[in-house]
Amino acid sequence: MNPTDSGTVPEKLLKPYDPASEESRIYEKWEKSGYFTPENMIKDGLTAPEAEAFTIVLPPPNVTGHLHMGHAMMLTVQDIMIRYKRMAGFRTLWLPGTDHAAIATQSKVEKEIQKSEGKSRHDLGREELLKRVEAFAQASHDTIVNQTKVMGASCDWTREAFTLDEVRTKAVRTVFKSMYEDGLIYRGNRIVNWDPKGQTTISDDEIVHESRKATMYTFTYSKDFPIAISTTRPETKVGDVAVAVHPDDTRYSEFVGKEYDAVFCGVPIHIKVIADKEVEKDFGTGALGVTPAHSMTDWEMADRHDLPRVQVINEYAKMMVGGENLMGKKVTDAREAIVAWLREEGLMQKEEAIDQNVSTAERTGGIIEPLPKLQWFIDVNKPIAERGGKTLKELMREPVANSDISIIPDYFNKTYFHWIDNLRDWCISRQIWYGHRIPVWYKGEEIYTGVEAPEGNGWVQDEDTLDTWFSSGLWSFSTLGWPEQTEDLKIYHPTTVLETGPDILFFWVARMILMTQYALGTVPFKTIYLHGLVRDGKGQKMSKSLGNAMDPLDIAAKYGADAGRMALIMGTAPGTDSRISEDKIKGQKHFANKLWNITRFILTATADMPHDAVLSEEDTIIYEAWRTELAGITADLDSYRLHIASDRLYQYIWKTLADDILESSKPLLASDDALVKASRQKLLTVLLKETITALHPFMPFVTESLSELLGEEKLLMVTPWPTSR
RNA sequence: GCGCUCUUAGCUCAGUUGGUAGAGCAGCGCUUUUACACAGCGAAGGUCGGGGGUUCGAAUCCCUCAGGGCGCACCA
Repeated sequence: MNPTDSGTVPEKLLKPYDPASEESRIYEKWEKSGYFTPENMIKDGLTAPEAEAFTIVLPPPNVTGHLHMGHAMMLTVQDIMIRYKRMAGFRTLWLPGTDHAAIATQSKVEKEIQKSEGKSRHDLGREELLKRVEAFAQASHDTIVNQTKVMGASCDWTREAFTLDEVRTKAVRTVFKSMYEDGLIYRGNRIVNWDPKGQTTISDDEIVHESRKATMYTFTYSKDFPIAISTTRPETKVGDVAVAVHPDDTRYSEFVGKEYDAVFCGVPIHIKVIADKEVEKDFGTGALGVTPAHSMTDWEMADRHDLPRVQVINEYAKMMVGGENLMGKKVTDAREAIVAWLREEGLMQKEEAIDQNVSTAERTGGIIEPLPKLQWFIDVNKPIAERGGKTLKELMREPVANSDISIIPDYFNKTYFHWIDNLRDWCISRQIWYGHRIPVWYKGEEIYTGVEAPEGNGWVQDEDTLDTWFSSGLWSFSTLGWPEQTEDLKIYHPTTVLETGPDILFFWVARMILMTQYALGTVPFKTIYLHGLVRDGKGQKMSKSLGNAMDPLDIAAKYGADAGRMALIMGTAPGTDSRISEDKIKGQKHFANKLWNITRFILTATADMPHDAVLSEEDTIIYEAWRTELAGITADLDSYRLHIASDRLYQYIWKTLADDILESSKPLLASDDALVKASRQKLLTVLLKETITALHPFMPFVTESLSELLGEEKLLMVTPWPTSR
């Protein structure tokens, strides 16, 4: 036997595997089949009509550019789950879409316009800016969809959704109206996180704490004032209304309740000494200057002690009180002016360098200025009658606590609870233009909220837009057509798995639980699978600025999407960060080639296999060993241990099948005993077929190509999973 | 400060419920009349971060120490 010149082997197989020439053709074939749509599977008898649903709604990538390796990880994990379940007979839906990502997208476009045209959003105006942002979003969307297809993702494109399209807008407005009527959404003048750079409020979760060097100043307001206070922000002290000490602090107890007038750097202030248990005796002087308008803690303290709230800093982080030395100055300049004044007056007692955490805005990097503003909030502590008197906080906590939702890996439960327990009301209004406009209209004293604009003249819609996570929070059900009671909603909701990164556990996952529990009274999904961060070969975070970012498109072009997928998934446990290097991907390209050569060998060796070939006793043992391994792999897949399942397949195919079975087959195939030879031919044929079938969810392209070369007419993608026969 | 997590072969990491350790890559030796050099065969390499405990038995469970990573946080 000389396999290389056998006429039975397709030309293509005689050369090394070339993913570039196969992958796009294969994807088109899948897409054309229509089988990404579960209803088509049922129509053609490939899925039973009564089959259990398996649903994943794709975490919608932001339309801010293109996909990176983190997205590639997400797509790989989900596609493996989806392809496996589709083959295993489930009514499998993977619903794709994109996110308008309000603030991220707008600030990106604003930056580009500023750079290329030197214009701000206010120069362009709301309408023109929105036009530009929408054009950018469309282009991004197209790039993203293309990249997703290159990765092999078997999404049902007929159901594609966008967080800002018509159906989703209706869902957003419906939920808003309902929450407003339930008193869960309220408009209030409260202290918020103001980003002076982005000129908008942001939520607590959009704050990033940065460690900086700062100076802690210790001083008194005036010569007559009896208590010294410490602060890193002397400029806010012109807005002080009280000094708070701990109730048990005997050093100051004689002053509690007394009130003082002072002129602080030219600004008259009135200070009341109060006792509050939030004050730490051991910090600084043990006395805290209370600035209700510019500190979250102090705002709450003002609630407790009925203190006035004097705003002294405006939206541009500039002073709004004082004489020439302060009025209109930036806060940093005002700080210097006040420090100078304190020294001059001999009021300064101590200046020491400290490390301090500064709150900055995640998107713009602006230093957060806490300000009192009239904004929209979601009340997380108000009992909801229709939900058994439970609060949103409770509705978010319960399903995870009682395992209606399980998180993989499960130690994230603790992180989740920790976040919920510290949760405050969610500020949902933003002063940006791109996004869902708040569905509230005003006319004089009248206020209207609804899905459609009110009838009649004189109504003016709220200028603000909603936090982008408000619409993302509805994603599990808005994508299925809610608020209409659609068939899709009945069949596919609650969805089965939510697969995403732990970085958006609070931003998004928790909000989805909140919104779904509120609007539908169910969980949005049963399992949360969290993947880790994809780092480069040296363990650094991939980023454009570091120049170490990999483009999934480049990887696919160079090594094949299959190789990229396997490299991402093999050995990467859920929740843990992974490192990916070109070497690792190259290794998987070699694996694809290995499959190619295994197939060449087997095709050639079995060309003259008799139709009535049966497995000998010895070969049955080998086959049963594979079936045992396959059962283990199937169990791993069912428990979402994809990293183990892929590793086992890799090992079985390369070590057991190629190195052991193929090698030991060579003498048997040359045997004079026709039964021995036929048995071995049968064994090889069956093992090849079943291993590439089992590998298909992981490496869909090369396995589908090989299936073609084996003469299969049916798509491997819709071939039943080998254990289900 | 509170919480979570990690520390396993030179490097990167697996290791489902406790049963005395595995892979990939790198490296070493050999192999080029071979399905595949994008390969094969072989050898080598770890007291599973330190210490203590529970157990017949611990990489795995508990305590503690050391060092990384992450999350949360109103230390003014």
